[in-house]
Amino acid sequence: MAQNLSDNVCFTLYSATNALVRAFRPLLDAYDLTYPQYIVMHSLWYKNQVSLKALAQDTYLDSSTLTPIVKRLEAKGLLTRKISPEDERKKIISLTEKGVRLQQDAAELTATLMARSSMSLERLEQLRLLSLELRTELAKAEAS
Amino acid sequence: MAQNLSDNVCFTLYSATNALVRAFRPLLDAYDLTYPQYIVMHSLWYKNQVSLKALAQDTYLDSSTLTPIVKRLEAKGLLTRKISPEDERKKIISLTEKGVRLQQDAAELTATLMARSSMSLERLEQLRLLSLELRTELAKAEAS
DNA sequence: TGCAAATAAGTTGTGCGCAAACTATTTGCG
DNA sequence: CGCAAATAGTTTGCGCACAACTTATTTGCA
Repeated sequence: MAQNLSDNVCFTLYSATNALVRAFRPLLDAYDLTYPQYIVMHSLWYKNQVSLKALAQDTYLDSSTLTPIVKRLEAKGLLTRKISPEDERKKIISLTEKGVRLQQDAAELTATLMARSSMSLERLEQLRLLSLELRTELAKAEAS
Repeated sequence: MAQNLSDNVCFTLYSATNALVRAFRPLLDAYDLTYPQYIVMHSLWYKNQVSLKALAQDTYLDSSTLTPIVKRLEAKGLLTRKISPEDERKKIISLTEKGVRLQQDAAELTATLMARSSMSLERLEQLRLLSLELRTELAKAEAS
């Protein structure tokens, strides 16, 4: 017997994430960023001057996904990509002045959006922990 | 002060969903389905012979996303699309024999995957309810 | 009744997300 | 030391996800 879609964890997670990205869009438009681009900027605000590989690990995105995102951010003048002198296979990604400055304006967008959702901080924190647990478990299962 | 990405609900939700779709891929490959295609089949197993519009509402996907997905499922012989005689703007989507038969094999894939995650049913149910709540709240905020 | 507004579905263009394949370095081991 | 294996990043191809726009049909109201 098939169940209603929303009775299914996987589907609710999937559709909630789509709704989230959709809700972010108008907020991010003001900064000319997409949500994945915002994720990359966020990662760099926390830790700057990293290799693409390190950025991939932090964002859980594939390097083949990241390369074009990072190129677009470079085209917008938010970061630079320089070959590492120590290891010429690596590219070091560094925020520009403009990229650093963006943090002041844009870093609090998540808080803005979450406030608008009118969910309590406790429930959002529960959601964060459960998502984190699922991601970790699935990564474990994948490795084996 | 920028925080670590995984301290952020939005990001953990986003990366957990990517991990979920990634984990589904090898399971769904056996049935020649993508995860969004599986969602559409799931919806039809629950309620067959619906318009594209109704399918869009059930899956929370845009009609412009759904049209190509449904066309691919039609090409695989899993469903048909017929113009409604009552309202010629509508297309009625109906499972074929083959599409109905697929349910027996594929309907339990979610359970299979979730079992592999080794999260308790209680925590998965919490995650479902919180995702549902967020999706609902964001949809509300969007409408206003 | 006529016709503007609403509705259903499809098209186009852009940006992911990722598997698979490729190029260019570096590593490490026989 | 030499060279196969590993590693870092890019390219290609496909399928979403969705905004903006288009086409075709139906609705509703002046």
